[in-house]
Amino acid sequence: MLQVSYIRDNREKVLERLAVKNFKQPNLVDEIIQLDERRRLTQNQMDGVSAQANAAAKQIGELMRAGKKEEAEALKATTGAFKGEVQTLNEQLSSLEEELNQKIVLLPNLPHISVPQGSTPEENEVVSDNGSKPQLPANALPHWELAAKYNLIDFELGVKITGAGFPVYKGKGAKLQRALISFFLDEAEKAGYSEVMLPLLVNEASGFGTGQLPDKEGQMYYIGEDKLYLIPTAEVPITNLYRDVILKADELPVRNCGYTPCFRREAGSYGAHVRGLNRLHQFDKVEIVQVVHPDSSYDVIEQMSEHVQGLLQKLGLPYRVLRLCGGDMGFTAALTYDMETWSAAQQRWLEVSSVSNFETFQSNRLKLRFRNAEGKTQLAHTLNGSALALPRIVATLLENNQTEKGIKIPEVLVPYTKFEWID
RNA sequence: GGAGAGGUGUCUGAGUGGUCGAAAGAGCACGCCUGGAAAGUGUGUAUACGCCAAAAGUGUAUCGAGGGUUCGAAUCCCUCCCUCUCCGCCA
Repeated sequence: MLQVSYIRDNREKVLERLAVKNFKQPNLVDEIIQLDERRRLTQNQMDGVSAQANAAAKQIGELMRAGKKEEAEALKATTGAFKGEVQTLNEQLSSLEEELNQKIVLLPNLPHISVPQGSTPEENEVVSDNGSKPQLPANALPHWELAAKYNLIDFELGVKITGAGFPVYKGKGAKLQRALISFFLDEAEKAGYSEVMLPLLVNEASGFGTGQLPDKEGQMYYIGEDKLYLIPTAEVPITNLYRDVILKADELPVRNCGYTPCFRREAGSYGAHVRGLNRLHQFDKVEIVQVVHPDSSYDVIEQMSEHVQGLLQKLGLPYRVLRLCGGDMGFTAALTYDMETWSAAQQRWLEVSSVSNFETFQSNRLKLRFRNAEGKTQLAHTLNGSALALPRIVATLLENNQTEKGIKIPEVLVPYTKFEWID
């Protein structure tokens, strides 16, 4: 959520930046500015009347104590008008605030200056392209066939007990999941992130805090009876740990990592691109989150990007880094890097991580502040990234490492899997 | 799920209709004291939104949340949320 005061003071810049995101309703900005003006005017009036009413009430109290009953009664008679006036103004103020709030949550975050203009994934900027694409033999199999061949993942069983998009991992397939989770958590810990284990269901306030609500409720599973949402990512519970918090300056940066399953309804996509592990309703992910001083967030996003790249390098997976263009970026982000691994058997790139700087967009909703050098409260910057999401890592790992004698496990994982081959 | 008790500032905790944004203590910050520290001592110590060019200042709101009664609510009433104790259930 953008700050009203910022919009008020930077109308032109806001419009210019929104255009990079291809925002469709630029007139919303002026509506917000006007609503804000009316809001301030109304509050000013109401405060004035309240001040008079308070002064009168105080005086009545003093008269009562002094025993001057008649004078008190006489004053009482004059205060009736205030009450009605305050009530009217208060109703106006509430409805203005509500209207303002409804509109301001429709504005996406402003993209950083480095974000390229564009509206489709093809217009994302390739920042780096590391690792050579492996040449697989002509009879190389896609991961869903490898998963079946080596009895690692049973998609049909998942359909039976739950539905499509809920795979069952078996044997070495299950162990590989566990190994990757432990490996990612250990690496995050080494990089200074402290681990948290979190609820998988969150309330509405948390969904609002990180920006999933009110916009994207259709993408989350919802338990209506208890008004709880299944988390689409650990970003939601981790970042919301700091909702309504004022941090001391020396508590920054906050670094947390956490493993959780993630649940996404992802309605309405079918075909080869969602085959196998490519797109699931439930998947596992290790997430890294930072809360930082606004001056450092763009350095920190580079660090986080490097951390994620380090994981891919250690796993020996070819990958590239994209800087998302305005149109392909999420609603809440100011800058996003996507990391994609090359799936040799499918001959396409698979997104395995997304690292974003949200600047104050989330912290404004979360009321996540810190006390700055002047001792004043200031919104912190939040960032997060997947480090990493498992399914597509597993997909590329299986595909790229297939050999005639089986699938070779990357060396860094062997201490975790305790086997070197899937065969 | 049933019965009872309770939710006050960073914390403990007073406060049952007016002088209460809120006693007192602790903590924290700064100063004095000290060779240095402790002790002692003094001062300060919530957030948001307005007004003001801004600082200073000042107005309003906030004592779990939302409504109500009243000239006036932390205090009385209603609804909801949460915590604790006991019972029930249970990995």
